[in-house]
Parts: sequence; C-alpha cells; structure tokens
Amino acid sequence: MSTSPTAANLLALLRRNAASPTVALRLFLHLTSAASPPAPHSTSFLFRILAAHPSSHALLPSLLRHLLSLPDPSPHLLALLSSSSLPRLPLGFSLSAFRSLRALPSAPPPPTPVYNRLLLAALQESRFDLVESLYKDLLLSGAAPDVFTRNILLQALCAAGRVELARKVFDAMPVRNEFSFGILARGYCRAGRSMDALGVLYSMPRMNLVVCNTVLAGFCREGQVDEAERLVERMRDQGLTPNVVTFNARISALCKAGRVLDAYRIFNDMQEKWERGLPRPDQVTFDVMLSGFCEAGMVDEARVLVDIMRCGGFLRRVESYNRWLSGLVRNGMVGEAQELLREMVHEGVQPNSYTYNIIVDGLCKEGKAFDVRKVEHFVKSGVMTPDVVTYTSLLHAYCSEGNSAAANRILGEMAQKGCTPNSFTYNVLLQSLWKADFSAAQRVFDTSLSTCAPSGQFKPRSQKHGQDKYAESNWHALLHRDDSACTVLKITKRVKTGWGQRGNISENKQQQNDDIYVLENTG
DNA sequence: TTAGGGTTAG
Repeated sequence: MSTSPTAANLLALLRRNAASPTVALRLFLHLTSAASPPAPHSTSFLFRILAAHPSSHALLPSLLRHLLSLPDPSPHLLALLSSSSLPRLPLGFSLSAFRSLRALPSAPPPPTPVYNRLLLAALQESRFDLVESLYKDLLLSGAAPDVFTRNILLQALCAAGRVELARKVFDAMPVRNEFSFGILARGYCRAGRSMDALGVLYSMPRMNLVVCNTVLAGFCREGQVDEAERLVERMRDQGLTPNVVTFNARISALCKAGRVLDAYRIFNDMQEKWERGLPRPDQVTFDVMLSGFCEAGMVDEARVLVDIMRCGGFLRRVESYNRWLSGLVRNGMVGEAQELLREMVHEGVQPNSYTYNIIVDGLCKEGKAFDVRKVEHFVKSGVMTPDVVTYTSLLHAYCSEGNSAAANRILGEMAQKGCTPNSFTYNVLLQSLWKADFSAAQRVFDTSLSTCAPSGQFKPRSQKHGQDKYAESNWHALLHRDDSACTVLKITKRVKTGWGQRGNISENKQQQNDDIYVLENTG
C-alpha cells in the first residue's frame, strides 16, 4: 500500500524525472489524490515539465481532470495559469483551465497578471473575440486592468482595424507608458495613417527611438520619403541617434520610391563609415537592398550584392534566398531561379511555401512557352503543399488564357482542400468578370460564391496594411455593372469582417458594446 | 508579459 508523499518528496521525484514528462505525470497522478492533495508548487513544477515538452501536450487534459477532482482545485489552477510557461501551451488548454477556475463557486477572482497572460495569448493568435470576452470578464470579476492590460487591448483593437476605438481607449487611459504610445502609433501606421502616428509620437512626454522608427517606417511604406527624412532630422535635433532600424527604413523607402541609387549611397556609407558612428548593415539592410536592385531591374548589381552576401554570411536564410529568387523570376530568369533553388537545398537551407510559390508564379508567367498544366502537375507532385497563393497564381494563369473550365476546376480543388480564397483570389476573378467572355467569368464567379466564400473571410482590403487599391478599383468598376454588381454587393455583405460578430448587431448596440472599453477607465 | 526595419500571388 502506498503512503502519501510529503510535499518535499513529490517535488524531488518530479525533479528527478523532469526529462520524462510522461513518467512525471504518472507519478503525480499516482501519488496525489483528493485525500492527499499535492502542494500547488508541485503542480506548478509538473506543469513546467509538460510545457517544455510539446509532445506531451496531449497529456494536459488528464492533468486538468485530476486537479479538478481535488477538494480545492483553485490554488492549483492558479499556479498553472500564473506559470511563465503558459505562452508555450495551446490556447485551448489555457482557456479550459481558466474557465474551470472561473466556474468554481468559492474561487477568488484571478489576479490581473493571469488575465494579462491570457489576453496576450489570445492576441498572439489573433483571437480578437477572445480578447474582448476576457477583457469583459476581467471587469466583471472586479479585477483592475493595469497599463499592460490596456496596452494589449489597444493592440487587439488596432489589429482588428478599429483604430478609432483604440484612440478612445488610449485617451481614456489613466496611466500610459512608452508602449501605449508605440502601440497606437503602429496602429495608425498599419492603417495607412502615418501623419496621425506622428501626432502620437509628438504627444509623448519624451520621444523614443522605437516609436520614431515605427512612424518612420510608416512614412516609408506610404512612400512619403520627404516626411521620413524630416523625421530623421527631428530625431537628431532631439539627441536621438538613428540606429540600423532607422537606416533600413530609409533605404527601404528610397528603393520603393525608385531612388535605388540614393538608397545604395546610404548602404555604402554604412559599409564604409561605421567607424564614424554609422550603424553597420545587418541582415535586413542586405535583404532590402537586394530587393531594391531586383525590383529596379538592376540584376547585375543584385548579383554582385549576392556575392558579397555569400562571402559575409548574409545568404543563409530562406527569406534572403526568396528575395533573390523572386528577383530572378521577375526579371525573366526562371531557369536561373530553378538552379538557385537547387543551390539552396545543397547549402542546407530548407525552401518554404514562399520559395515554391515564387517558382510556381514564375513558371505560370513564362507565357506561351510554358504550359500551365505542367506547372499544375509540379504543384501536385508532392514537392510542396499548395496554399491560397499557389492556387491564385494558377487561377491567374488560367483566367489570363480565358480557360474558365480550368479556373473552375482550381476553385473546386481549393474548396475541397478547405483553402479559403482571399482578396487576391477574388481580384483575379473579378478582373476576368469584365473581360470579353463575361458569362463564363460569371460562372466562375458564381462557383466561387457557392463553394469558396464562407462568410467572414474575404476582406476588401489587403492582408497587410493600408487601403487595397486593387480591390477598390475592382469594386468601383463592378458597381457600374448591373447584375454582377448585385452579386458583389451580396458578397461584401456576407464577408465583412471585424471585431467579433459586428455584422449582426445594430450600430447602437455596437456603440454600447464599445463603451465598455472606455467608460470604466475613469476609475 | 506588450511597441521598430524585411520573403510569394491580384
């Protein structure tokens, strides 16, 4: 008959078996029970062991069930939810632990840091609905949100495209820190409103380098090179020394504005004058400069740069190879791109979905010289797992040659594989709507409507940031065509996304719903 | 525990 272990014994046993999560869990389940509950720090230690071994995550539910069978599970659940290992666990598990804790009638409300960790985990998985409900639960439980809590909320609102509400939350915050300013500034930049971000920056008690770089990058993405340069001047006036991030943003902006030689001058200064206080080029600098050359069609310059990168150890990442591959493909050198693909594999750099998509798109655009069916065959050969980008390239190729049957087939396959079309996919389809073979295109489009467009998926904006010019112009073009316009409007109604289920509640209700983020902040 | 530069398709 086994005797109850003392707390120290159990902990020592767990320590000894820290490398074998299954054994540690078995010991824990075997040696503790309702009659002989473990000490919460033992639970905490076991949890850390399990969290450190992703393969043992399947065991977590049994641990949770065991804890719930104890006379007072709350300190154990709290130990689990307070653990620094929480971010490494599946969000679903953390949530069930949290919900179990909240369902215990006698348990005190979880402290704010527990909410903060969960909020952050929800944010990292873009579960804005969850951020919203956790935040409401926090208020309901009587816990007090702190700066961190509100910063996470700010980030979630910005990421959900609700910058105006984020602004209101920001304005109502009783205490802000540098992160609050940085998060809101980034939100504005990602919404294509860098001038508003500049306002946030200037409202800081003291400007800091990170927020400056955030706003600078915003201007750079918007192509506002002059604003960007003015900001750099202002930084220097304030005694802030531009760092490598600042320089990279400038180089990127100049490249995007087509001023590649200006960008290259800065790049050269960084290479040659770093003793004089300029930051040395880093991986990003090389990557950005490489794309700059490629996009400007300066393939020879790019080739020289690639050699420098090879010698300096800057051609080791799949992202860098992808830039060079994309440059070769864009400049019509698909053959050399295929060679490079072999080289990277030889060098031990694993190609990713971007890599294959670049090659596939390059092959698709080879024109009449290349049969799209052959590309499709390559895609299905098992070398790669096609995703929405791959399918969109194929679709584009088939639509371009007016092959609506093949386009339909691709759409069908996407639906079958559960691959959701995005704004690029729809734009390809929409574009073919007003080409010559209108009715065939319409059929393709109807197929897409019935098979590929579950509600809440298609945003008439780009995936990344700012306005989507393609989607917008397609929109306007379609609004001038009667029957197809109706179809598109039907779609836009179905696919509007946003924070939670906004589409189903009245504006008034939504307003009341939003007020919760602002009103409590007076306390 | 939260903010910055950078890979694919329209």
